[in-house]
Amino acid sequence: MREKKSCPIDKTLEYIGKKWNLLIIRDLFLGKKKFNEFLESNPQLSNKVLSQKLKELETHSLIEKRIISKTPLLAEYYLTDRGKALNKVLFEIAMFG
Amino acid sequence: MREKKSCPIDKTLEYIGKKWNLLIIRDLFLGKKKFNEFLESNPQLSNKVLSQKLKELETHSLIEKRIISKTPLLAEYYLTDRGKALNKVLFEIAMFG
DNA sequence: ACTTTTAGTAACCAAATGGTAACTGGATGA
DNA sequence: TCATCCAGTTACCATTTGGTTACTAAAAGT
Repeated sequence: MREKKSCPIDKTLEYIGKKWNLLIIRDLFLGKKKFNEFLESNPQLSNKVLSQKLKELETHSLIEKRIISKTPLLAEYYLTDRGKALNKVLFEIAMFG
Repeated sequence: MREKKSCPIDKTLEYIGKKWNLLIIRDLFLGKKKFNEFLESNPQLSNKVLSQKLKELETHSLIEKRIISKTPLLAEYYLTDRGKALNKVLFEIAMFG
């Protein structure tokens, strides 16, 4: 009974099962794109943790970062197609709540 | 120590967004009931953390504990109706993975 | 010349989380 | 008598995570 890494639930939770990740993705679905927008909509989230989370989501190809201008540095984040595929998960989570 | 949230996603993630919680619920859907069964199907999960998680899930009325015998202590865990309502969430997570 | 702006990073420290091993209970079996 | 069973709990300690503040760049605004 040791399916170890073959369970798709295990795998998915490695991407989205951590604190803040789904909330950032929710914000992206709501049209938010900028670093400060994420900070503002999640008062308990610190800049340090946000930047870690954004990197993590980017690494997993759920979001994509676009540099708009270099100075002042302006970046925007967007969901990838893979990230957009999470809408059903988010929908069911919202339905449950 | 988060304040009460109006967003249903926030609220749901307080129940299921933490490590192991959804995996235990998945095990319950797969018919597992006993403490040691959960430990066996999640090799990285320690007895200490498992008992914390079971309490947490019970507190949130997602699972129910039934004492089968006192000595040797034998307990079984079952999903409540509320817990069973998570099947759609789990399904979408599995679909994504 | 100085401040403001945005998206971070670095250093330092505090808090939360997690692992391990020993221990609990009383009925049962050797 | 004594170990064994299961489902935990407890103490101790290590690891992980998180918060705060200060700092960066380079251009635009005053």
